[in-house]
Amino acid sequence: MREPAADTSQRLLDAAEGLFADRGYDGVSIRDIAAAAGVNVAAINYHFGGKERLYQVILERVMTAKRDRYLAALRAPRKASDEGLEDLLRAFFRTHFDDTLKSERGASFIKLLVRELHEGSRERRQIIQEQLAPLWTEFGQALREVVPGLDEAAAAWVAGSLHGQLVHFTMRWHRAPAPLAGGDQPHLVQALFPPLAEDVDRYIEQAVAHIVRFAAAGIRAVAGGRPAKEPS
Amino acid sequence: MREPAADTSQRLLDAAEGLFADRGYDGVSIRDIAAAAGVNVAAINYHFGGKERLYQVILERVMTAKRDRYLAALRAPRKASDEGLEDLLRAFFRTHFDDTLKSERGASFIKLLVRELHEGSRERRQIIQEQLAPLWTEFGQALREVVPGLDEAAAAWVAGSLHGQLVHFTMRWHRAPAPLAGGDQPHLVQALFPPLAEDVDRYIEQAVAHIVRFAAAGIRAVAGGRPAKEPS
DNA sequence: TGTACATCAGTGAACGCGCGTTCACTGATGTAC
DNA sequence: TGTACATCAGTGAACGCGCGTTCACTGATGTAC
Repeated sequence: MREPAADTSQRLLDAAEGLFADRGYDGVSIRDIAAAAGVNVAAINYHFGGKERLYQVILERVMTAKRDRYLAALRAPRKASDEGLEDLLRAFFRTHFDDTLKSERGASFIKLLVRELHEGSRERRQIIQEQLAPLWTEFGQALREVVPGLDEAAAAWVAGSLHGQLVHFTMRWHRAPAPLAGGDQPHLVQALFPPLAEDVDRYIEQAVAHIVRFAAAGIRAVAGGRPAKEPS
Repeated sequence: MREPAADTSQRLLDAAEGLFADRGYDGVSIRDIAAAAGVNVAAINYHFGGKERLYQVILERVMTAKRDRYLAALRAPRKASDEGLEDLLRAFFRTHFDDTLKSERGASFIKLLVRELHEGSRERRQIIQEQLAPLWTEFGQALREVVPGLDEAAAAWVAGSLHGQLVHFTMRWHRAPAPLAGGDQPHLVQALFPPLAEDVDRYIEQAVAHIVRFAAAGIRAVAGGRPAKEPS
């Protein structure tokens, strides 16, 4: 009955990634992981030196993969048009929403990611930001190519504005179809700012359409417009 | 040596609020709380029926206070001007940043709030949203008064865009001046999209200026502009 | 080619700790008659 | 006005559980001579 089976550490990584994505670091015990991987609890310490270390290895593995997907989308040639900005935004946003809403694994992982970004230890945030930084840097450059008046500082603020919106609209969808426990009153459960939903694809369409129009105008204003007046 | 002392449950609430704000729900044990309040551990169960219940009472208490502060700012008369939208945005954003960046307690609590919003139990999110909903509803109305072409659905999407940006720029400041542990390499610690900082007040000025300009243009585009073209 | 030993992946059981909760109790303050 | 009892705020110690980690061990696979 001895399986050939991928080696233990690989099985641990795969099993743990799914569990961590679904339930978060604290929501998963090493006994859960060991059981899911079909190995002994002690194997986690043997191969990775502890739960935290295993988690960080997974975090890094997932982040580099994510970064590569996004960079590929950024670098894909876009047809030249007089709406270069809109096209760039659309390509980027669509990649993000597809990645975080349509893929099962990606959907689970984005929640974990947002949490780590907001309140993870410095070590964990470091891992995430090392992957995110080049991604947003490259996006900022693409942005500046396509809207000439945008200086570097402004591009950084714009990146912040975009990131904030992406996170919000992603999490808004994830919050919406919460599994109804028995005896619940679904009409009481009101997600934040109900941009309505129907199915994922329509939601993504709406979100992308809104955010492209909103952000394109915002970016052009930040790039070219006169500074907003301060109150007297 | 018997103090007159506020009654136990009040002391528990006050002590627990600070601890929860600083370290989160899981980061605080009921022994910590009892010690900080100077009472017996069993008092938490006696007065509140458990740790979770105590937490929810605090969450509700803080949220209603927050909602009231924001509503007051929204309702404060703004001088009539041809920049009604900008004025409205500025008043709202400034209130938010003052509340979450300048006040010690508010600064701690916003982290906890963001976490609960993203991954709290349904019960906890319910508490938060019951306070946030009227706030954003009223903001949406004010918005629509000041920019006539904006329909209700668009206003909801705009609210999402604004909320996302507020959260991002708030958390970005909180992440920045992370306490340096001994032996750390500060230059490695790079916060997300470094809109630079200096002191809180300057950061707030910059953030408000950016987001007002960016959002005002975005809102006007969403309200009046032609729909963005879909890719062929 | 054979033997002795070292290394390595992996195991099963136990350890120790911190946690939220519970239990039996105390002393002070109502309340009924 | 006095007495018996009930209620209440609050306590100290113990309980039971789940957790991550550690320990002593096994069996298979190199490696040296």
